Amino acid sequence: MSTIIEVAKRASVSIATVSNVIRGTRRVSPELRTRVQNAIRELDYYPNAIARSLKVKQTRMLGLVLPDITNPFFPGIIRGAEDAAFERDYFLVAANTDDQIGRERRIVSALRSYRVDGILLISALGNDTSHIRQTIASGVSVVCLDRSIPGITTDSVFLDNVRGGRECVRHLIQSGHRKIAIVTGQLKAQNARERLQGYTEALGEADISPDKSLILEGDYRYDSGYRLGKQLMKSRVKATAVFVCNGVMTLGVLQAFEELGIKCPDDIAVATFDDLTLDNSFHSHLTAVVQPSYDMGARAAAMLMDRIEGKLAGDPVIVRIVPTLVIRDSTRPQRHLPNHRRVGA
Amino acid sequence: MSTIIEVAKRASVSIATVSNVIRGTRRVSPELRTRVQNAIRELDYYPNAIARSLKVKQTRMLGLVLPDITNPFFPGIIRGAEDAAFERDYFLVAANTDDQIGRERRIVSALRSYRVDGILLISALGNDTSHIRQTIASGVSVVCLDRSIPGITTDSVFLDNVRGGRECVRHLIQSGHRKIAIVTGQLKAQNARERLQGYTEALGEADISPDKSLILEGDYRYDSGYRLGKQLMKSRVKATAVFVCNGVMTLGVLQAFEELGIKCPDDIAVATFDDLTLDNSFHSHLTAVVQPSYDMGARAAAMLMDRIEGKLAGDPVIVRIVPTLVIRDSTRPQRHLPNHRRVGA
DNA sequence: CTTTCGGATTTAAACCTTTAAATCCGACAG
DNA sequence: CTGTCGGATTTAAAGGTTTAAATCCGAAAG
Repeated sequence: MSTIIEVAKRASVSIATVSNVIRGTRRVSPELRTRVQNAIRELDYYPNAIARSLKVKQTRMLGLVLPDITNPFFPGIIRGAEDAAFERDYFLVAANTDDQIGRERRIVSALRSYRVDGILLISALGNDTSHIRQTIASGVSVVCLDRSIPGITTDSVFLDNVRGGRECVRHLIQSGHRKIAIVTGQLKAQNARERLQGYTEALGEADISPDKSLILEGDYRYDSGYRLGKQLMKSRVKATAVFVCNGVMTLGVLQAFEELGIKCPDDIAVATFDDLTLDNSFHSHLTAVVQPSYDMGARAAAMLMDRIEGKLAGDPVIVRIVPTLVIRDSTRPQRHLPNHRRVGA
Repeated sequence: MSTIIEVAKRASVSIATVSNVIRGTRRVSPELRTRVQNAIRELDYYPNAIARSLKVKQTRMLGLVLPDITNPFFPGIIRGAEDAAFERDYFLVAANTDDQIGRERRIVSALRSYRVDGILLISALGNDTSHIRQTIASGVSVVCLDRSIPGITTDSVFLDNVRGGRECVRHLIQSGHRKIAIVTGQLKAQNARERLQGYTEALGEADISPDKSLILEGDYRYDSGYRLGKQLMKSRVKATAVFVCNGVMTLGVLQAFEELGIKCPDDIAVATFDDLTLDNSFHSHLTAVVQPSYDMGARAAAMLMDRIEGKLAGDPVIVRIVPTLVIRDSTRPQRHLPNHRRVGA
């Protein structure tokens, strides 16, 4: 792999001149310019970004730390972030934590060694946040995405979870439900607590007193949805609707229902967080609080790059994204419910 | 951000000694070792991987070039690759091409500048492969994954597509179908041609002469599935089964069927490539040729790292992964078919 | 007491750029 | 003809590591 020096030799100019034609830093006469360009082509020369980074102290790489790319909620986010980055000539270095704080530490420390210009962080849940605190303190820009980190204030892009939960449950109530169950994520995660809060608020507005046995704490994973779906149907208290706080758990719940021979929405209405939809079509029967994941990713990446480049200065900015409630068949009014009314989609 | 020099000063040792304790390159006396370790901790020092890479000429970064992370087939692959990489202390730099050769060129050239140690390539389809050829020629290890590149032989991990297609169509035939349609990917893609070949072979075995009007060329995207699904049902020739060559197109086909009021499997049997299943449960009714995507990713990454580290030398190795046919409800024998028999799952 | 040996430690060059500062050179003014 | 000016080009230092080679030092051998 050839170097700038070889290019310079072949073009009979100085290294500096080569650098100048590559980066356009200074004018160079047309003839030297073409000599250099020819040499570059002939040698199949690719500027060494490593050497450059060492000198200019920036890598144009962004770290992306996320729980698990295999969870269908994340690819959209990633894609949004990547497109935003690519457009501004940054690259993404991604790694999965599986929500294990230990892995997160290891990944973050590797990213710091790599000297990424900034980090996009969908944090693993956990109390030990010292590595993040230190990273920020050391001057690396960090933007939190989707999940907040207890005790840390930094640029962030979150969904308005309270609102999402509230609107969804309001809709269920308007459809005539009063026994509404909720399957939450781990309540140590703030977004899980917020969705629950939305649920509680909506019930409060309708003077429905919350029933402890209808609040089921899962962990955002398939298995917990499955387990809690079964549990729910075996409970004494009969729910007529269930609000599941993320997509994969909903799949679990639906599977449980199917095995029990329970039909949605006739036996029970189901609403979910996250859209399982591909191209807005399949699963088109599920009422969902839809998060604009692509936009969230793009927005967060843009913020990060702005911060890195100094286009954004001053106090941390926290952006709250508003979700959309998409009403579909799975909450279609059930005939046997008392005061149901039609709700426009 | 402190440097090895500051650490050395604080510990009153030479730079070399610091380097030696960090990397364990040479023995250093216990006392110096602890002095150095303390200094590192006190200064919150992270070795500069950039500087190191410059010197040692390796970055421990792997490029991952893929069409679109948003296509549910890919996250599994990526995760497999990433886990394999992480385990051996490599990181992944990923970028989406959207199957545009122009983007692919740009990405590959950026990766070459970054001096990634190797590239995992799920190539965009296109005739212009010069950038790949050059990259390989320049000594960068490249492993092709899932898709071959016309005219280029390099380490690769592919699915045995012919076999997948053949077994799937055999199964349809055994279930009593003779009018079997196929929805393929772009036939300029080799894997699409191979799947079609499997289809043709299976028909041949059963002395069924292929009917041109039952071969529908799509492009592996949702819309084409939807369009061809409609087209299929409006065609004069009535198919009793359809084999769709990838997951997202199947979703399109199913959507088309739903809109036309056509029931699967009673009106038409459906088999698909790729599993849309999340945790082996949802969509559990679709008969599918399942690709072990995680393993494919892991295998390819391992090969790449072996090649980089010289553990694998000599001619390019091509691995063919065997898919599994999972038989489910969507191809359950239809009562009105003549010679159907039960097929064990 | 002087050598010799070997392990621990240090020195210094190299990796490939960028960029401030120095140099060069031709044109123009005096 | 000399001096000045300004733009084009070159020189050389710096960036943070690794590592071969050099040095140091104490112990063992003579």
